[in-house]
Amino acid sequence: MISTRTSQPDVIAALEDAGLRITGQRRQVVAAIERRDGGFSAEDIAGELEGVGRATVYRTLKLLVKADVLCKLALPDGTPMYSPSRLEHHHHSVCTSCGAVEEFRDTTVERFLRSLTREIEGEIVGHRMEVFIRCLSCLGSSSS
Amino acid sequence: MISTRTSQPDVIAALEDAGLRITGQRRQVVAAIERRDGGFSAEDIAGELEGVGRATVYRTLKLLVKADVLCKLALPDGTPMYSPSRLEHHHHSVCTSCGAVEEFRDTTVERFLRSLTREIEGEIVGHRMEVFIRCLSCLGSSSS
DNA sequence: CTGATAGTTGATACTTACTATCAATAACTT
DNA sequence: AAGTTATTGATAGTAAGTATCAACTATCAG
Repeated sequence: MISTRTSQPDVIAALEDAGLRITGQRRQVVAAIERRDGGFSAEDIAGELEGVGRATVYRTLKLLVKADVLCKLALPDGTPMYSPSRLEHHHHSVCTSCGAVEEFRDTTVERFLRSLTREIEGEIVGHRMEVFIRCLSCLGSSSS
Repeated sequence: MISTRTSQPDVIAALEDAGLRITGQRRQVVAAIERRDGGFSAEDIAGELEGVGRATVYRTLKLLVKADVLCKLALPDGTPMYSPSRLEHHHHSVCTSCGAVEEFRDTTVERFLRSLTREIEGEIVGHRMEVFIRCLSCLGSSSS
């Protein structure tokens, strides 16, 4: 069974544990991302939360990414997208038509990275992997 | 033996084949990226080529990426980096300290993608993968 | 509960990495 | 050589943030 995470109180607790203050604005941003499922932009959140300043939204998203409860990914052209993170260690598939994001766990990439450890000179400190797809509903409703 | 590509005349020929005009500016941009080896930014090139307009540099880099002779990658924070592409199908390791870029071919990722085809609903249309490292010289000269 | 203290906020201005516009220019075509 | 059409570059604009800093407020110590 796959472990899921990221219920709102947990996120708040994680921020507390990191020695950060629990402000109304941070609660609002956390609540806003909990409500979302696919990908979204920082401006989406900033627009939705009229009462929270843009700078605070960006700062909070950055905190949440660092706290590992939010993923920052990118479309093929580099446009950034955020997506709530619910699986422990995972990667993403992003539909290039509608922006739907799915998480998937994988072990193949982990195996791959272990084998790279032998090939690459230097120390591996991280990686990024995104798979771009056309999701079923976009395939279905497409003209081509 | 691994096939290498991207000698200057080839790139120019590729642009011609695509029905594009060979202008002095495009030659200059191609020459500039040929001279480089690690990662660089569009502004690096624009700064180096005083005689070529910024817009043209950006446009040409985009063409070269589409022509598959240049890769656009990103640092962990999303900052874009360009790197000349010399291997047929490859991924990159990027040193997060000095920005050095290495290309490596891989088959594991390809295998991984094939297995994903069975797991993922929808059609895989692309992927992005970057491995972030600390290269040997940065490890050597580091305080930590 | 009451300050004190130090982390947070938000308005604003700035930065980076581009993209759109459009008149002027230069490559290919014949 | 002339015409056609892609390309260029100056400029202005956009997207996604980040820096600044005075005002604010969570949290702690008493």
